[in-house]
Amino acid sequence: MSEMLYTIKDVSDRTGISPHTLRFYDKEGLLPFLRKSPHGTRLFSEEDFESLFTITCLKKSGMSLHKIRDFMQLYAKGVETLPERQYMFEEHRKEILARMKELEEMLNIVNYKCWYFAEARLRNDPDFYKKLSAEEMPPQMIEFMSKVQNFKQAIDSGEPHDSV
Amino acid sequence: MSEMLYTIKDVSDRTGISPHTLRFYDKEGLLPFLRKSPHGTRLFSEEDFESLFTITCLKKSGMSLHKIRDFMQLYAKGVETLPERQYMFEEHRKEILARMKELEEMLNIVNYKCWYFAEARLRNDPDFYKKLSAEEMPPQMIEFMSKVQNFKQAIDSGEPHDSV
DNA sequence: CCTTGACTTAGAGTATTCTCTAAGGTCTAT
DNA sequence: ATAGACCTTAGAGAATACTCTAAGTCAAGG
Repeated sequence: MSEMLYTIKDVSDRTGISPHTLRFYDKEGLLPFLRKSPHGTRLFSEEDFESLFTITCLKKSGMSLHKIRDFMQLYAKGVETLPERQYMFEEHRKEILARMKELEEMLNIVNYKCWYFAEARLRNDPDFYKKLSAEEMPPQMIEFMSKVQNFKQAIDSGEPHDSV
Repeated sequence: MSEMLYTIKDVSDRTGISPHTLRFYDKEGLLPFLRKSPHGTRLFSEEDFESLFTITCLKKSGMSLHKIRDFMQLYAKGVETLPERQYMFEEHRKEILARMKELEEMLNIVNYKCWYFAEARLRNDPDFYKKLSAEEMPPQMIEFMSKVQNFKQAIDSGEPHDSV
């Protein structure tokens, strides 16, 4: 059985990555594994799909094309770059976890805001929250307010200006 | 007690948002609540910090400045836009949840890759995975391989080209 | 044979989110 | 009054990740 090779169009149809983008990735050095036909046509092998899959995963998880290129270049160099590649992935893993934590925090804020909008509509009063006693405030509101305080007092050594 | 007002520099020092960026946000319509002094100096009130906090949260959670502007414009219009603002936040909440789910999936892939690199170094063989029997493969590897298959066969009606 | 369509290259254009520069006005302290 | 720090505006430049255009090559189908 001869090796099956795919054209840029085949790959585009299968992966949903446009031929334009594939050529762009190639130009940027993200596809060092790529072979070319005698007249320069890009040829993708069965194995290359795994690399393309890895590229889309790294991208979706927030890695820049620049870093992805660095990784793919190491990959192309072979086994002796395994330690570097491992390090890159360990670091990237930490970044994903940090991003997930940040998103979770932001979700809390947005959840509070959703509650606020529902409540404000119910009462037909956007300022209702200012009139709540400490006992009436739900915990997420207290949390939100304390976060606003933190945000506002990052550096609190200077006196605010009086006036107008 | 007269109202306390803050200059762009004060706000920058407290929030870490550069004066440049604050002016840029103003120019783009993200700060419709802003007042100006007789000679045009931007003046921020105590309350405006909450709006700035909301802006940074929306940004960190992936909302575009364009959408944030739309939201702030609605906010400036007052109580009658509460339903629209509520809708925007409900939708944004869904987007955050979708993004979190995607990140979690990507984390699984990256976790698998971390395992792969550790194992490949241990065995000093980047191709060890090809030699594993079905029983020897950890579940995350089987999952990874099935995802690569899905990725590659998005549209599997066309025959691959033979050759070279 | 000629059209169609996929491929090639180099390079320009787009959207987003800043980031900086230039040119100039105003305020405060010495 | 003059320096220095702050403010204003308009607009250029940068990084990222495409996205498209132009100009041209090549091979297969009618």
